[in-house]
Amino acid sequence: MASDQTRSAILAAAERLYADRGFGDVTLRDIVAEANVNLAAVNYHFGSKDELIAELFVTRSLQLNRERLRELRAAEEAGGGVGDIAEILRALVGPTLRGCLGPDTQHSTAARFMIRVNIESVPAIRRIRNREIDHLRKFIAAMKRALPESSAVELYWGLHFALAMAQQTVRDTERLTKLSDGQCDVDDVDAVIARVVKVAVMALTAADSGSKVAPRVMAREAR
Amino acid sequence: MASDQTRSAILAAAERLYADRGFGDVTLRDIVAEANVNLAAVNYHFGSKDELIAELFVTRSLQLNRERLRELRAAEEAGGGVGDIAEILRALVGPTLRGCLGPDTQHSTAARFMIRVNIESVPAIRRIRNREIDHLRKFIAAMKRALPESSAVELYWGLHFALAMAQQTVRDTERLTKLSDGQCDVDDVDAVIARVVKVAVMALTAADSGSKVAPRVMAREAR
DNA sequence: GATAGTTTCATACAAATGTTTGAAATGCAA
DNA sequence: TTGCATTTCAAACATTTGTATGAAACTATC
Repeated sequence: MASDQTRSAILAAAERLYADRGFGDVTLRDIVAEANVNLAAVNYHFGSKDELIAELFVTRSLQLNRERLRELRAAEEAGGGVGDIAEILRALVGPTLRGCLGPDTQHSTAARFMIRVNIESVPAIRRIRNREIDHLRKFIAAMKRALPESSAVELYWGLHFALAMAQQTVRDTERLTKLSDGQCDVDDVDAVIARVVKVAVMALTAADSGSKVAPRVMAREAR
Repeated sequence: MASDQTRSAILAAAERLYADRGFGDVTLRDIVAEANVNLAAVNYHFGSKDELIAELFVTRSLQLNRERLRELRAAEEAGGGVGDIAEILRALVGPTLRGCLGPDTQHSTAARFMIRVNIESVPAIRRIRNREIDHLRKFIAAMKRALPESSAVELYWGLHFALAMAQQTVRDTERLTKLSDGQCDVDDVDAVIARVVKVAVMALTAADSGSKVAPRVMAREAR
């Protein structure tokens, strides 16, 4: 049989199980049982468990980054080289939120897997995540073009906060829903995206209006 | 010897090791070696490994919540029952950021432990975290008093975003620092707090100015 | 100072886990 | 078919892990 068949059966089974039960308590034996292949197949095809996880994450990660850049390019082309800041931020957080939120999330294994990645945090993935920085620099550059007056520091913080709001919404959907007794509709993905983008834009545009942040230095002793 | 001595030696050693190396690869044998006690002591005093972790987390968590509520009360008393929204949010995110950021963080075991809790995510802790909701409701109530015009939904989102920015800053300090080549000074805790609070306040006050969020429904197909 | 309760200790247990091995099976080219 | 490389398989390996046990040491009370 084509060796690819076993390989992709493992990948699919692993992603499904990780998505459902998290990285913590899914063993290789669980995976091979789900995939109907031999236990040794994982090490034969991937080398180790960590490399299997890494391949899963890298695949989905590249998909996400590709989509982000596609939307970023579209935003900048629409503006003739300089994108609207809201559209740039939408390109940054949109794919994540669209992928991980919404009512159809239950049906997409890839989405549930990426949510797991955001909730849990296994070393094998943390290592790879650091490469994401180069990717983010492209957004910083685009933001710089959109807001040439803004200082670099403000742009960094703006991007940081935008990602923070998006990722936390993915990670803590449950808490927000419980806290608000379901009043915060996380399934209306477009509304959530608009919300995050709006706040991020405010953070960026309010900052460059010269009003330096004024730290309250009331010297509250911490303990 | 007083049994408390062994108990607290275990707690201290465990917190130190978890803070330094994460929950993933610290075993009971590591802990008892560090604490200079017998292996069986952990199960004798705590019942199980998970209960040890839980006790560590609960202790620090209660400390954090106490501090938050203390500052919340101070904020509301200063305003004669109704606190300034910025001060309320500062009471929410201040303790977290002050505890987990700053140059002295390297020296505080408790701080590094709480950072770990934010970065990794072990089931024993996730279970407990859900109780945090009742605590957050007190902040929602205070925010409601400060901004009586705002709808509940806006308040929930505002609190959610405030926590998002604070926690992500704790969690991803390294990424922000690397991305900005050190230009974003995360060690200036007061400035970071001011930044987070400022954005959160903007998110809250801009929302209740009638401008409903306008979702872009350009029906981009997701795949 | 004997007794009862608590704490410590060395050691064993039992189960789970990722990985390796060497042979069998399979696919493919000459 | 023959030969060679790839792939599959069952079984074993080697640790590592949290937990349990029962005896010994210790503490405090009468």
